[in-house]
Amino acid sequence: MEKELSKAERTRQFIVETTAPIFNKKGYAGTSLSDLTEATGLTKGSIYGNFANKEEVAAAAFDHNSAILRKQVTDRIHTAGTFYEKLRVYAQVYHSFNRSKKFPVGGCPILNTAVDADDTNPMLKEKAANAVLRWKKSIENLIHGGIAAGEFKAGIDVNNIALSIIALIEGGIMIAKVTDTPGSLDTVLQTVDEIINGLKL
Amino acid sequence: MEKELSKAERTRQFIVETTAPIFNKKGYAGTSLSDLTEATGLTKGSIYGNFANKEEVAAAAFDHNSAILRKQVTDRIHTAGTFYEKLRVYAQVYHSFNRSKKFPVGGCPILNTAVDADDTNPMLKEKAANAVLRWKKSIENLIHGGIAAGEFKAGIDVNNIALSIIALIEGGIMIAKVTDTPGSLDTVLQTVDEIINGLKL
DNA sequence: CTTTTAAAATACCGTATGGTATATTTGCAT
DNA sequence: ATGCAAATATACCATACGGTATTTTAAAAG
Repeated sequence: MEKELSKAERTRQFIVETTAPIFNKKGYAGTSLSDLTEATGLTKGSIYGNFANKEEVAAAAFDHNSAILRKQVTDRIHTAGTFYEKLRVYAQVYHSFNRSKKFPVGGCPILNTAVDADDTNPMLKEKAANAVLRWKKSIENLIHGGIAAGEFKAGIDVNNIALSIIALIEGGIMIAKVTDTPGSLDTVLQTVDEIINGLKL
Repeated sequence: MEKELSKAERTRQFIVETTAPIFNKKGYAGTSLSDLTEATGLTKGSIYGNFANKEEVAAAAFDHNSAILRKQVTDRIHTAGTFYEKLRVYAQVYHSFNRSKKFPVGGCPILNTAVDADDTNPMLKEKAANAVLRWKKSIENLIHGGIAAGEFKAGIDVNNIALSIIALIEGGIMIAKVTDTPGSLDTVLQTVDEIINGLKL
């Protein structure tokens, strides 16, 4: 019952996996077609046989990078027992972002794509926006779940907490990367943990 | 005693002011020389008579954008009476960032340049890193001042507070811009205010 | 094993890129 | 007013860009 991948599907997958770190590091405008052919060892003909244009490759690369992240998160959330532990997963996943091979190369694709595309590429911008909004919804759902389960207190400003957690993580990544101090991210993640602790009854 | 600007100095200034919003919006790789000539109405010869290359224009543009921001902040900090009020200035300046003409067009230049350059352009990366570190130092100094003045309690994790405030603001800007919800930034800035309130004796 | 179909490589296209050498114009001091 | 230097424009350069039409190669079906 395992899905057999056609040649084209495998090549497409290979292109996406190989070029996703490049788009994540260099951005859309900064990544050239020769970057893609060099990294894959393929020719332009092959790439344009599988994608309509550069934008489509970038879109698939973003989806790939955020899928890596999403899998990490959902896996850990499912094994976590309490809503408190589930909420802490985001901070945990981003904690080891520079060490783990399970974190996209080049940093957080949401941050990178949001900043890269917000004034230049509507379709990439929308993808990044949707990723942020999904993330926010997911945090809000966990908080509501925790309230319903009697773990968290009532009267929480769910919107404010969700936005603040995301902002802390993404801002922390920016600081850590640009100043080459991975510890700065961990410091900011402490504040995330404190916020989550403050939700407890 | 007013400084007389030479023709070259005025042209240089004009180029920087005119192109700073473009670099801030499109990034270094995404901004072409024809973007610069179109916006200024000048020719390549004129631009290259005043700058060695594109990188130098981008560097001057970043300095210009962050100077706009820094002036807003320092002006308000000097008129604020208490360290509590001084600390709140950052949130205030960024609060009206989409409305005010005193805020760089295209969003926060520190965030934009940090994300744009951190994997591609060492000199722009360093400029963004220095801006972050200056900002952090400034917050830390205000907190220490507040402790010495008896406004704030002792035993504050100054490093953690400074990094968290910066992360919240920059992360909040990213969220607000990519999702087209300016209110999201204001929501995050509430958390910044709460953190500052928590410093009080 | 052969035929058909799909995928990849080659060769090509017009245009834009960052940058330079040279010519022309402008501002400024004498 | 004029001569000179500084500033700007013009013309040009090699290369890289994103993208396409066509040929060759490889895979899949009969």
